[in-house]
Parts: sequence; structure tokens; C-alpha cells
Amino acid sequence: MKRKRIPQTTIARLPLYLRYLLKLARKGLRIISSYELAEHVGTNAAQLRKDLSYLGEFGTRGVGYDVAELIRQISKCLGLTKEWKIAIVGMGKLGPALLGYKGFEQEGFKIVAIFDKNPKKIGKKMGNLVVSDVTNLKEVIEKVGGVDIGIITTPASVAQKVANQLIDAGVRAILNFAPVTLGVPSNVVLRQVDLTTELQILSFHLT
Amino acid sequence: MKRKRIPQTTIARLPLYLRYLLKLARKGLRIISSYELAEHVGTNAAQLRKDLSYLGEFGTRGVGYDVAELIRQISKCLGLTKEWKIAIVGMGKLGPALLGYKGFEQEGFKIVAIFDKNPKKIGKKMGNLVVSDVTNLKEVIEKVGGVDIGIITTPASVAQKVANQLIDAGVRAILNFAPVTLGVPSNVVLRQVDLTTELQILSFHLT
DNA sequence: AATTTCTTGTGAATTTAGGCACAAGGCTAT
DNA sequence: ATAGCCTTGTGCCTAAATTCACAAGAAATT
Repeated sequence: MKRKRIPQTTIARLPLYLRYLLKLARKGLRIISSYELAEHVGTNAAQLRKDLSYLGEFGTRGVGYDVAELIRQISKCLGLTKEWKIAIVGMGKLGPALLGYKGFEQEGFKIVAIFDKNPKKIGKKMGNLVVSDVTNLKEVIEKVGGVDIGIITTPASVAQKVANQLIDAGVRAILNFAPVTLGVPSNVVLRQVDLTTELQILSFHLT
Repeated sequence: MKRKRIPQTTIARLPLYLRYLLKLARKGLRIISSYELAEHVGTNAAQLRKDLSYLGEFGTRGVGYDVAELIRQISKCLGLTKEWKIAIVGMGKLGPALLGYKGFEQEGFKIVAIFDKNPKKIGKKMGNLVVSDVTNLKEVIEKVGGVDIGIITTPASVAQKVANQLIDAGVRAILNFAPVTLGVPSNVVLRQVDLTTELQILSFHLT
């Protein structure tokens, strides 16, 4: 097949496949069919096979997919072979919750710096990190040897300013929880997680 | 025009339009053009106009849109004219963070019950609610007169079980933060917020 | 070796979403 | 009035995503 660009929607599904595959691997399962995997991820077999076909041909016809091989290939595609360094800005309610979330480290995401602007929080120890002053964001990030992903958990009013600071400090990917649409240059990747929006979408469907 | 079904993608953008419109209204602005509104929401004018055209014709050619009227129409479309009642299950790290988030109540989402299974947490007061035993989920939800939306912030291992309990208690919409793909009947709306997935998508784009 | 039984991989068709470009319509000024 | 200027609303075309349906290939069986 002529290999094409991987669609956005496929990329968004790969992590779900990976998660279930890891679960299967822990259970000791070695082979899985497109049918069964799709079932557990809430999609259909045709979609799953097409998704995987963008990465290559890993299945065995008449048999299924080798779990370990698929894990390897998806991980490689998603760039999960290296450890990514993360900074969290905003230690209100959500920031500490994310900091304490075990899932990240397990998947190769390491939080290396945390920031706030409240003097009462700066210098405090949270987890095994110390809260830095957001004013020194660039210097702190340089001191830890750079950061790959910035997570914004500040109030909406300062989120754009924080995003600019992160970008200025060399951060190329941002995950924003603040309820505001951020503007970033095209060489920076931005993902938005918006709780109110999610609830409003649910509200629409309930109506 | 023949009115058609509103696309999923449009529905997901309406909350973003609404948020910026509310900001404009607070500033006292009364009229906005498709161009300017689109700009602030990270889309383009044609898309915005097409999105709004699914709801009706609210603009004035040569002028723009009336901010108050648009707010009214989008709110109506999203079903934001009534107050929705919410239950949060799982009072670990994330649950309390969501409970403390001011944004919900402002937008007409009221948290009316919170649950955990840890005996040390049950009975404790958080915010102005008391943590109930998840075992009694159905009865507690009945006692508060029913719940529209359930938010799951439990570990992945019990999320499906909790979802089933919520559905059994009459909940028709679920927002799941647990890192697992849930299965729900087709008359229940499900949205997934998955932090690890988001980071992995960013990782892909950084690679 | 041939046949049957699976399940993958993928062209082709279908559906859905996005964007262009311009006619339609309203406001302002002369 | 009428002309000129703006911005909306939308038909139509393009692009992206999904689904279908079947040939291709591998293992098991006769």
C-alpha cells in the first residue's frame, strides 16, 4: 500500500488501543483479533484495521494481531519510547490533582517543574517538587534542562500570558485546562480540555 | 433554507462561541461580526456562519450579530435554560478539584451529590455537601430528586461498575475521567476526558 | 496437495465536515 | 430615491473520515 498521512482521528484512537493492549498483555494474552479489540475500545473492526494500516501491516491473516508487537508499534508511532518532561502552571485545585495522578509517570510523562504566582504557595513542597514562582518560569525551565509539554491549570484570565511564557521558554506542546481559547503559533501544538464545554455538550444531548 | 441535523462538530464549537459572547456582553459590547467572533474562537468566519445557520438566521446583513440574541439562541440550543443536577463519584484527587471549581455553578450546573467508597471519606463534609457511600448511590440520587449528569472520577478498575449504577439510578449522561473505555446503552450519552490520551496525542505531534 | 476456515488489508463507495465565493439584504449618505 | 458599502446566508465544491465488502493470505484439516 502507498502509506498516507495518519488522520487526526486515528491518532486520537491509538492511545485507546494501546491502553487496552497493555491490559491484555498484563493478563498474559498474546493474540487479539480486530473484532475483539475494537469492541473493547468502542469502535468497529473495519475502523480499527484501517487505523492500524496507516502504521504498517502487523497482523496475521486468519489469526489476528500479536499483542506485544502492536504495543511496540503504537508506542513507537506515538513517540512513547522516550520520557517527556512536563511543567504544570497553576497550583490551585486542579494542578495538584494532576500532580498526584499516578498515571502520567507510568506512561513516560515526568513532571519536572510546577509553578504558581501566589507567594503563599511559592517554595512549598508538593509531591516531591517545590512550587516555583511563575515569574521565573523561563529560568526554572532552563535549569531543569527544558520541558516538552506545558500544562496550564491557571484561571482563564492569565492563561494566554502563561502560554506565551511557556512558548518563550521553548515549550512546543501545551495542554490547556483554562476555560479560554488560546492562540499559539503554528509550530506549537495545543490541546484544550474544557470541563464546562463537555457538560454543555452533554446538556445538548439531554435536551 | 431546509434546516438540517446539527453536526457533532458544530455542537462542540457552540460552547466556545457562547463563552466569548458572554465575555463580550460583560464588556458591554452589543454587536459582533462573524469575522471577529471566529477569530477569538480559533476558527474562520465561514465556519462560524455555517454553524449558526443550523440554529436559524440571527444576523443582520451589513451589520453583524446581536450579542444578547446570539447568547440567548445558543443557550437555548444547548439546553442551558434549565439547571442540570450533577453527581460526582470518586472523591480522590480529581473529584474534590471539580467540586471546588466555580465555573460549573455559574453556567447552570449544580452538584447535588458526591460519593466515595472509602469509609474514611464517607460522612465527611466537602464544599457544602456530605460524601455519601457509593453503595447507596441509587437511594441518595432518588432522595435528591434525581440527577441529570454523572461525573466519574474513580480509578479505572471500578468505573464501569459505577457507570452501571448511575444508569440504573436514572442518569442519562456521563462524563468519565477514568482512563478506561466505558460501555453504555445507546440512550445514555457518554463523554470521555482522558488526560493520558491527551498527552500521548501531544507526544505524537512532538515526534 | 487440496480444501476449508479464518481474519487481515484495502480499494471503492458513502457520509460528514470544511471552505469558497457570491447573491441577498440591510444600513448610510448624498 | 438611489447608489455605495458591508456583512450575512448558503449553494456548491473540496477534503476528510467512515463504512462496506471482498480479495489475499495464513493456518488447520482432510
